[in-house]
Amino acid sequence: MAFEWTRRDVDQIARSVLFTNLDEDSLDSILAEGAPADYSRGDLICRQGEPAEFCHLVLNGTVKLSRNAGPDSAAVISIHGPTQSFMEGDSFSGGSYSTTAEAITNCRIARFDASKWRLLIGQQPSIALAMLGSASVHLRILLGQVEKLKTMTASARLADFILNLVGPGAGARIATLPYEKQMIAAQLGITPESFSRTLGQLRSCGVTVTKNHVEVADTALLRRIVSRDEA
Amino acid sequence: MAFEWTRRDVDQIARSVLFTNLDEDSLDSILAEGAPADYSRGDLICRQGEPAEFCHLVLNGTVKLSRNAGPDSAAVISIHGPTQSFMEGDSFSGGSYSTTAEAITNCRIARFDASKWRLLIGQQPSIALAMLGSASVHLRILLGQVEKLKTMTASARLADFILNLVGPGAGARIATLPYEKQMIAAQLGITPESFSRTLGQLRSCGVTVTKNHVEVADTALLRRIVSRDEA
DNA sequence: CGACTACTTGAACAAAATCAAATGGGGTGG
DNA sequence: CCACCCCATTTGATTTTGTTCAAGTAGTCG
Repeated sequence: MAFEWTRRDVDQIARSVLFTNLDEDSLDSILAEGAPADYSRGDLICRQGEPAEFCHLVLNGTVKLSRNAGPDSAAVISIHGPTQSFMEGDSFSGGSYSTTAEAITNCRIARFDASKWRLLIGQQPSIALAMLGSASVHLRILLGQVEKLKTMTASARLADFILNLVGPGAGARIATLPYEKQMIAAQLGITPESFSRTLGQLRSCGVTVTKNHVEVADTALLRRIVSRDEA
Repeated sequence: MAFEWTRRDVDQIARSVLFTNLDEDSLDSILAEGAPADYSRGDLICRQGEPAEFCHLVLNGTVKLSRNAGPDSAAVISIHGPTQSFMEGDSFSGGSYSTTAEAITNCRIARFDASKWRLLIGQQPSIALAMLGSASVHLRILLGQVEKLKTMTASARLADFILNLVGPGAGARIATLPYEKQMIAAQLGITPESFSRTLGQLRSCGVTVTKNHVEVADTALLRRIVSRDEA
């Protein structure tokens, strides 16, 4: 094959939901049919509406999936980091991409040719099962999004986001914002302005943000915001 | 088998995304492992968090999938009619139901035991592929929901809903609201009060609603609302 | 240094939720 | 058959929430 996988690439691929629990042979066939690709921040990896020729997996960096609602507006659907795959569904069904993928940091992506990919699925049932698992994960992510958009206010969604950032622990915690604030705002479905103001409100609940460094005085306070929804 | 499928049942099942394009043998095995069940309006078919013991398919009537955000609030995730399956993903992955299903009209449901169902998937790759197709459909539905929730106002979402109701045709059209208005409101992510008021606004755009009968004077007007978003 | 971009802040506005009170069937029991 | 109750829907007044437009700050990269 023309491309070389690094040891690290293979590790990431093997660790993904899509390819974990896959026997050696299947993994090898997949590696043989794929190739790594590097993108710079801002590059479009693929566009909504184009024929879905590839299934993708993030090896490194961060990718934003968004959807063009109208000529001017776009909705961020999800944001993916290392070991996460995207467009598997689209590439499997053989239609066109249902979202646009953009590199929001420099990143390295594994690409798998859709037609060869489909052949593998047909031949090796374990791959189909892996895809089902992956689809299930994506389904749950979107399920959570819909739920949050329909029931939580902007402040609650932001508090929820921060809680996920700092992890499951209790008490005081710190974390780092994984990407630009406007991107987080878009992900939460609010404007950058609202985001900024809402962060201000959260200051009174023990949340301090300087640059992209987050300090939470007490996770319990944030959890109250998420559920009961107050300033 | 203890249960009898009616001719109509089998038709509906064969017409579903989940079971279409399935060879005779696979379909027979599935029919042998499933059973019909009848529910009255308001019955809970299964609850979020319970072990996912069944995969379901609507034969008749309408089912609401919702998610318990908090102790008091619930978000309607999607609403399913005849030939649509639900909980396939949950029952496949063997975890617990990720949503609660409620009959919002009297309805007849085909239930398939999850464990037997999983065996079939392993044995017959075509079933796995069918499930992938089905997962893909659900994914796209949720994708659309997220997009709409993030970019469209309540009036735009309602206009969009009505447009979907009356179908793709142009000019003047009529339709019937498929279920109670509060349910539609919940599906669109707005309160019943807002729903009522928003319908009022749409009156000025040629939308007349009496009881559950909808008349649209000109679909083009509605389409304008959806995209450009005005009163 | 200067342009560019990300972020913040302010004020006015618009959208939608909330609280509260009608209205209006549809069915049930008398 | 009628009175009554329950529930869905509507309407009104008010408040909350979030957007928009506009301006300003700060950091970054050429």
